[in-house]
Amino acid sequence: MAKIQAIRGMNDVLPDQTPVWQYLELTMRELLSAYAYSEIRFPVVEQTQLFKRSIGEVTDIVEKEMYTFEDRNGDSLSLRPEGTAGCVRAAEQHGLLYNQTQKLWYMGPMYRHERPQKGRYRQFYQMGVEAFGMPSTDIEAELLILSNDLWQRLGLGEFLTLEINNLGTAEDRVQYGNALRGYLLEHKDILDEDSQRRLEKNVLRILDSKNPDTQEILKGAPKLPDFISEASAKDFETLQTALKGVGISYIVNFGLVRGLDYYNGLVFEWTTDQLGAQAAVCSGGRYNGLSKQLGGTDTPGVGFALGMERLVLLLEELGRLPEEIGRCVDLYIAVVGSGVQIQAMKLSADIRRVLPELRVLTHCGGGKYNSQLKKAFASGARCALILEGDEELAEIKVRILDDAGETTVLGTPSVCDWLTKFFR
RNA sequence: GUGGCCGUAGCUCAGCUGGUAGAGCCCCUGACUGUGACUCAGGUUGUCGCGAGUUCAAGCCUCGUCGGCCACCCCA
Repeated sequence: MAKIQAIRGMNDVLPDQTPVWQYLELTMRELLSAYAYSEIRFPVVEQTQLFKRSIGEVTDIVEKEMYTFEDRNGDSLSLRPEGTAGCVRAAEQHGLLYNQTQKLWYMGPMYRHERPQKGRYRQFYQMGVEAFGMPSTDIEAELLILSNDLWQRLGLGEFLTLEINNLGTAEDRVQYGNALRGYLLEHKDILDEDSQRRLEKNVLRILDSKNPDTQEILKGAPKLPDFISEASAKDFETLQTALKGVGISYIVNFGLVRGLDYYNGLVFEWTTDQLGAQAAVCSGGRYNGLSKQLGGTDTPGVGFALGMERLVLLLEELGRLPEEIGRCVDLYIAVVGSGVQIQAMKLSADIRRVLPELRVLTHCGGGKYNSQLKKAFASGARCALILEGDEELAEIKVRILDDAGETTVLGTPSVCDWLTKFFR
């Protein structure tokens, strides 16, 4: 029988890695809490139509990367390829967008059928933040400050660069798209294949092209800033002033477009040069028309999502992890000989009652003195209690697990007192 | 989806021009030290990713397939 293995691009996170994830998740929860954002949870599966209407019918994500299937009723469902659509749907459906503002966040798996690569997987985890009901630049600034704060807390600040751009209003975008298309049509034969295909479907994406010839042509193309309405341009200025005011450095990149159709106004991207081709760690922008487009109220929205695997990779590769991160045991209880098993269980229970925070590992599975002590050291525990004997009640020895550790005999009643002092 | 490299014990890898599998680490047992050690003695582990083909014979050649890495692409 062939072994069954995990689906391609869907990873197991093993015990030696979960502490890193927990550290990242905890840091994020604390951050979001400190900014008074609320968590929202919504399903992994939605109607396919939701993603088609929000992300855009002709985007790569919808065209060739979604996990889409029919359920038993014949409805077309899809695994969520990103979080914003579901978040907007849920908020709208439950009246969260009616005459009020919301600051929300979510965390969870997303699914995209891409060819796996370092930092790119078919099931990957995102943490996303969405703010609704605020058309002003202050919330945009706050989101950038918040994300910047996260890099600081994780010790990754020096490895991340912020790029921003202004797409203008939806109307600005259409007008610019027309102008750009008109210009590029004159040079159609020189454009690379992808860009030719995008001419009709998604002109703005051509700005992202890495093809040198295409880039050369783009130098003479109409410029996005020339098509942006006055109010939108002014907002973009205001945001930049705010960023300067709080000391966040950034680069304005007029070619930054984003692959999802719902963006307008501000778009931004935090990138790193430490992860090879998967440079984008966090990105987002404003999407004012989205909730209306999904049939709901016309509520302004702005948000971002970050790739958690990419942050885990950064933390690991750059060694930006707290020292005690792998440690999950404080006290190791060695049980040598079958006579003291019950005594050991009672003792563990007593200790856990007196010191509820203490992480107590009671040895199971037998083994002689030597190997148990070895495991005690390997566990990362700070000290070990040793129960040894063939009788039901043994004296208890304590061994402090450092280089010069001594073994001391403790009387049974004093164990908890001793531990309380030792662990403070 | 396209291209390149790769896939041998739990881990890191070796395996000569094809001849029926090895090392180190880890783990376990015993001896010696009242003891995480050292040293010594011994022990467990693999359908060589999977399937087919060529051959008297394949881990080593051919094809397919699955998986990994990297780039393109895409994006978080």
